[in-house]
Amino acid sequence: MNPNRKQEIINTAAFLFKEKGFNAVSMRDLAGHLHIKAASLYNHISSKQEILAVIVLQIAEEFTAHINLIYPEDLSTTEKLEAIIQNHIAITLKYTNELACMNNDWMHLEANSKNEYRRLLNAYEAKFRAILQEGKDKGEVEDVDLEIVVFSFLTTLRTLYVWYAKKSSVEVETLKKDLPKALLHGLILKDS
Amino acid sequence: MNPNRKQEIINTAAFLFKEKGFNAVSMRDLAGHLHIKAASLYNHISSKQEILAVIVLQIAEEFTAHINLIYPEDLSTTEKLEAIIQNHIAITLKYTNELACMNNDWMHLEANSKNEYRRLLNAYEAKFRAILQEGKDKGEVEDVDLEIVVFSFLTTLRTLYVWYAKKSSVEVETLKKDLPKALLHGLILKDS
DNA sequence: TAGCTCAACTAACAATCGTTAGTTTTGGCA
DNA sequence: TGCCAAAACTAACGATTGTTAGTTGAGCTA
Repeated sequence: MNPNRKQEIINTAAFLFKEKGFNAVSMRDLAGHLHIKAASLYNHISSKQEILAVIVLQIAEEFTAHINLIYPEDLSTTEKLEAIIQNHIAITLKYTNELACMNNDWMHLEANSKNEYRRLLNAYEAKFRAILQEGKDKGEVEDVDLEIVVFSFLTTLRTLYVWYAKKSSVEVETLKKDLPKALLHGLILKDS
Repeated sequence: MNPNRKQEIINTAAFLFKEKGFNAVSMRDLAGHLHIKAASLYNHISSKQEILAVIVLQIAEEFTAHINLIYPEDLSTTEKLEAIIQNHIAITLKYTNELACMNNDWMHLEANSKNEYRRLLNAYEAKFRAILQEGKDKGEVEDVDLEIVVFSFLTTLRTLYVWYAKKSSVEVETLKKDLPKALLHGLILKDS
């Protein structure tokens, strides 16, 4: 009933889910990390499923909110894509565990939450695709297959946490500067 | 004892692991899809762990073999990267289930197999990094942070299966042509 | 045809799972 | 200080897990 305690449980769960996967974390594991017994968790949450749903949908809604903000703005395609990249970096840094959990364990949501997640995901991809299409129409974006670009771009952004978790060697500032460069402007020098 | 039957079991397992994740697939599930009882599986395999290890390490070794072949060849950086991209596409098409399983469930390997997997993964990344470094030294590759490029490149290639599974709309030939283009030559026109 | 081997089977095990019911402890407020 | 609610506890449930032991039947070989 104490909302702070509930949040502690969810945060700890997100950490463990990232580490071992939803199904490999038992309620007794989770309780142990909070130094209580499994049954005590149920004073604060209603089920293991609820924990997963909160974690996943919270992050998914954060992404949705941001792209809904950017999408209608009067910016160039490059500027919109830059803003999206920076948002992914920011969320990755702030919600590493939850993001990992969303990417790996959304499939274990029960039907209703899973549908909601899929709805948010599809809406996000659709807006992203529309931004790119606009860029192609304006001649701002290279003539490559749209779906392929949507895929490679979003895949990279979505899994930023994997690599960032193990390489704190790269400074955040370098990331913010060079990731957009790598994604937007390519790898091979044009004159080579 | 019949090796064909063993392979059938492993293939079916790979399909189910991709679909639901290693821990969410029970031996009774797996047996059911083969129209036998769970206990009968143990005439052919020694444990659930063995199935996972075979699936994961088989694919990991295939990637290792290919990069060991490409690495010392007398090719430009662009050509080597192209060859690597084409190999990822080929393996994605041929071993979709196994690849998904490797990416999602390697963490559930027991200690020995997990260490072996990590060893292969690190060796692969190291060779890939070396190829890029060579490209930078020769002035063939843009001056962006090496780790960031390694990451975004490999992430995209590794998760090709996710996107390819749901979009058969994109032709294989388009993929083979436009994915290298997107990864190597960037998105934004240079003169915009 | 007799015998052997492989691959299926039934039955059961100990362990662990998420969750519930009912009880005790704790800490802040009257 | 006594009360009350919040949050911990113990104990247990039914279900499911991976796996083993022992058995049965089918098909090939001698």
